[in-house]
Amino acid sequence: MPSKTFLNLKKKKKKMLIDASLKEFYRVPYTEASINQIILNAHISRGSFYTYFTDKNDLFGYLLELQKQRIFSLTKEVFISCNGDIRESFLKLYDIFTDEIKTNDMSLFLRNIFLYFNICKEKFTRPGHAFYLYVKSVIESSQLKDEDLEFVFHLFMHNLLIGITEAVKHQYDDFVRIQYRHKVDILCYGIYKEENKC
Amino acid sequence: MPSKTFLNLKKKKKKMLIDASLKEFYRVPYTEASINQIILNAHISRGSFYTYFTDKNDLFGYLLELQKQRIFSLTKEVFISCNGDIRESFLKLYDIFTDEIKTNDMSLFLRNIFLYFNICKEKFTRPGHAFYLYVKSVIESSQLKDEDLEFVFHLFMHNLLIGITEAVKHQYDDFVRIQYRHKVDILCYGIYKEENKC
DNA sequence: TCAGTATATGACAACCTGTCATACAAATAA
DNA sequence: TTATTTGTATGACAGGTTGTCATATACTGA
Repeated sequence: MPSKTFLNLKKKKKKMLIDASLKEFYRVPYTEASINQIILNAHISRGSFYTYFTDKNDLFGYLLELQKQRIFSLTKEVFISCNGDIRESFLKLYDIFTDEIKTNDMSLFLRNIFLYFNICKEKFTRPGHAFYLYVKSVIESSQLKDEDLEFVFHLFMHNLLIGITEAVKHQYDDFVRIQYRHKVDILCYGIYKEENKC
Repeated sequence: MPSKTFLNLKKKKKKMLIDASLKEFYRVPYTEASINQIILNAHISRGSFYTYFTDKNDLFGYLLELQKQRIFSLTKEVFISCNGDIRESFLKLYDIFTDEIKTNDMSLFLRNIFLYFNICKEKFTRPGHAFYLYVKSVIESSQLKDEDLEFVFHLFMHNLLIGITEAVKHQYDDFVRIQYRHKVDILCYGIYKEENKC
C-alpha cells in the first residue's frame, strides 16, 4: 500500500511515477525491474521513493490494483451482454483481453504480468467479496448443477488468465485460442461420457 | 544445463553442491536465493560455481530435473494401481504428494517450488514425449469422450500442482483437499446439468 | 515571524552477480 | 623424466543492486 505521502502528492507527480513504473515493468520482467531505473525515469530521488512505497513489491501491488479495477468492470459488462451465460462470457472475455493486449500499448504492463509474474495471478483472480455478490446475481445459474458459484467463477477466471498467458507467449497463435475454448468446454461438460456420470 | 566439468566431478563433490543448493532454495524463495550463500554452504569458490553452471536459473533447472524424474515415476505407479482410472489416480496423487511434502524433510525444496516459483509449474507438468506415450497406454479411456489424452492429462497435472501449492500454503487444511477433489470432479463431469449437454 | 510538520535528498553500508587473469593439478607426449 | 597441453580452482574486481538515515528544504497555521 502506498503511503499517505504518496497519495497526497499532486496528480501530475503521481502520474509521473506511475508511468515511470509501468515503463520499467514492461521493459523487463518483475524480478529484473530496477527501482534505480524507475526513480531515474520519474526524476525523483531514491529517498523519496522509499517514503512512497516500502519496496518494489509494494509498488507493484499498487499498479496491479489499478489494473484490476478495469478488468473487473469489463468482466461485468461482458456478463451482461452474454445474458449471464458463463460459457459464452468466458469465451468472449478471452477474445477481448487478448485483443486489448495485442493492440493497446499501455497494456504491455499486463503483458509482462501474464508472461512472467505467475504469482500475482492469484491476486487477479480473487476479486473482492462485493464483486462475487454481483457476479452471483448476474450468472445464469438455472442450467448449472448445484455448484458453489464463487468457486466455479474463480476456476473459470483462473483458466482465463492461464489462457491469456499462453496467448501472449505464443504470439496469439490460433492454436492457443482453440485450446482455451476446449478447456472451457471441459469445465462445462467434463471429460466423461454421458453414461458414466456420477 | 550443468557444464561437462560439473558432470565430471567426483560424486561426493557433486552431492555437496546439490545439497548446499537445496538447502538454500528451501531457506528462501527462488528470487532471494543467493549464489553467495550456496558457494559458502558448499565450500567452493565463486569462480568454480560459474564453471559448473551459467547462473542461478541454470542450477535450479538442474535440480528441478532431478525431482521431475521421481515425480513421473511415482505417477506411473499410481496409474497402474488405479487401473488407469484418471479420476482415481489424480485424487490419489494429491494425497501421496502432500503426504510426502509434509513428512519428508528433503521435500522442502519441492515445498518452496510449489509456494513461490509458479513459473516452473509449466516445466513440471509438461513431461517428455516418451512419458505421454506411456500415459496413453495406461489411461483407461473407454469411458472418456473422444479427447486428446495428452491435453487432458496435462490439464489434470496442472490442476494437481495448483492443488498441492494451495495445500502447502494452507498447512494441509482439509478444506483445500475437498476443494481439490471438487475441481477434479468438475473436470470429469462438468458444471452443466445433463440436459444442457452439447 | 516563527514553530512545527510534511516532504525531499543523496551519500552510505551492505549486499549481490558474472568475469577474468592467474594459479594449480593432472594427463599426455617427447 | 621432463615438457606441454589440457582441465580445474581461485578470489579480487567492476559494476550493479537495495534500504536507511541524517540532513535540508518547503510548506502551514498561529
